[in-house]
Amino acid sequence: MARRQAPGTRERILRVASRLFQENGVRAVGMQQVVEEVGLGKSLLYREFDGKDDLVAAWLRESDAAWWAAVDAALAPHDGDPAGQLLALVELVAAAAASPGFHGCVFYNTSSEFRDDDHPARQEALAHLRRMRGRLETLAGAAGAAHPGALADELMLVVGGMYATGAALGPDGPVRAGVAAAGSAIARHCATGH
Amino acid sequence: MARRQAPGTRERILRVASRLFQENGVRAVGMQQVVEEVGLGKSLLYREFDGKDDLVAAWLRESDAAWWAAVDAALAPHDGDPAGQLLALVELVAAAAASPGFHGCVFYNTSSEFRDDDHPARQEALAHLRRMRGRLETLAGAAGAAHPGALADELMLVVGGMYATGAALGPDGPVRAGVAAAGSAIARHCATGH
DNA sequence: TCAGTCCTGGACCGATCGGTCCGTAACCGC
DNA sequence: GCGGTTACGGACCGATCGGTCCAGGACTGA
Repeated sequence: MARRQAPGTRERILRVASRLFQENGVRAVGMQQVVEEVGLGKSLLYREFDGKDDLVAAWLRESDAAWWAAVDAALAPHDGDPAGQLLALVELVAAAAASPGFHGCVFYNTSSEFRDDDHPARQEALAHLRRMRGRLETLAGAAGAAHPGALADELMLVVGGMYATGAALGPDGPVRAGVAAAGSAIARHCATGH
Repeated sequence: MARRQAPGTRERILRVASRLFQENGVRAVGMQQVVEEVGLGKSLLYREFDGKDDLVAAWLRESDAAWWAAVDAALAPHDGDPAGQLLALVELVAAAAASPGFHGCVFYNTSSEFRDDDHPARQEALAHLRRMRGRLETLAGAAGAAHPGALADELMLVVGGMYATGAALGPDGPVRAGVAAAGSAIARHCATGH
């Protein structure tokens, strides 16, 4: 009948777009640039995705899934030790924020690039950040924090701070203080007695 | 000889540009939109500024100056009490991050929009953030912190976290926990004895 | 009042944006 | 091998980007 559709096209596009968006920001990357670096024509891209907004949203969904997979891997060794898992999660963020070529958390960055609440990219980004806080609160509760929500908020502060300063001030900046600050917060909220 | 140049043109442009950049982000605002909202022609804008990059840099310089003026005003009541000034500075950030229509710290936002280290806007933004950390370290030293740099880093984390989460999660999110976390950090680092 | 000067608004420029569409050729069933 | 079908690359679209430039007129000095 006809030639067969090449497999893995969507994944290839997503991989290239992910790298470009991460390194340069979404608004700074044009669709033309994406297809050129993928080595495909535009029609392929627009068959796989409805438009740039859809591509960006798909990228964020994939990044979200990859993040939680990394979290699961980092938390597994501390199974049964929620306080240790809390610290391991912060350490995972610290490692990301201190890695070479880090340009900020893609979810915070993208939510700041698209301010319209109706924009799908913003919705995906904010949903991820809410999930992040939710996970922290769950772990905080399991760790026996007196006020799980308060501990989760404090850890979100540390995490957000590491992302922001890691991108702006480099890996030798405040990022180094993050894990210690988180440990102090966890200890303070989970102190047994009274 | 000729008609005189209308006074205050530069200031009017900067005020409009400041509002647009703050609300929408820099890349989302076109020069056409700026001149339309100012009600002037493009030639005026390009006589006052060398181009968009220059306009953005000038906006950041003005925002930087305005910020330090606000800091001075907030710290004045606590003259002679560096620890209190540290807390007042954090409270100033918390108030900004919780204010309605807050869309993130313009310096963090702009540094994430322009990743090229040679870009004047990025340079202005990063310079502001370094000044911010420097001010915190100076105050931390005056407050008798055992390790002023460490306290400054921890407070930068709280500040960056409040900016990030204030924009993404709203004023009722982790921002509320920021001042308490900062107070705890200050007390821990400035504990007298041992 | 008139001539001269230069401020001013907006038409205009090439480049690039996100997105559409068509000619070509690769591949299939027969 | 051949005809039909469909995947594909890239030419092309209008809109908008940052930036330039010019015709017109408002103001000044005499």
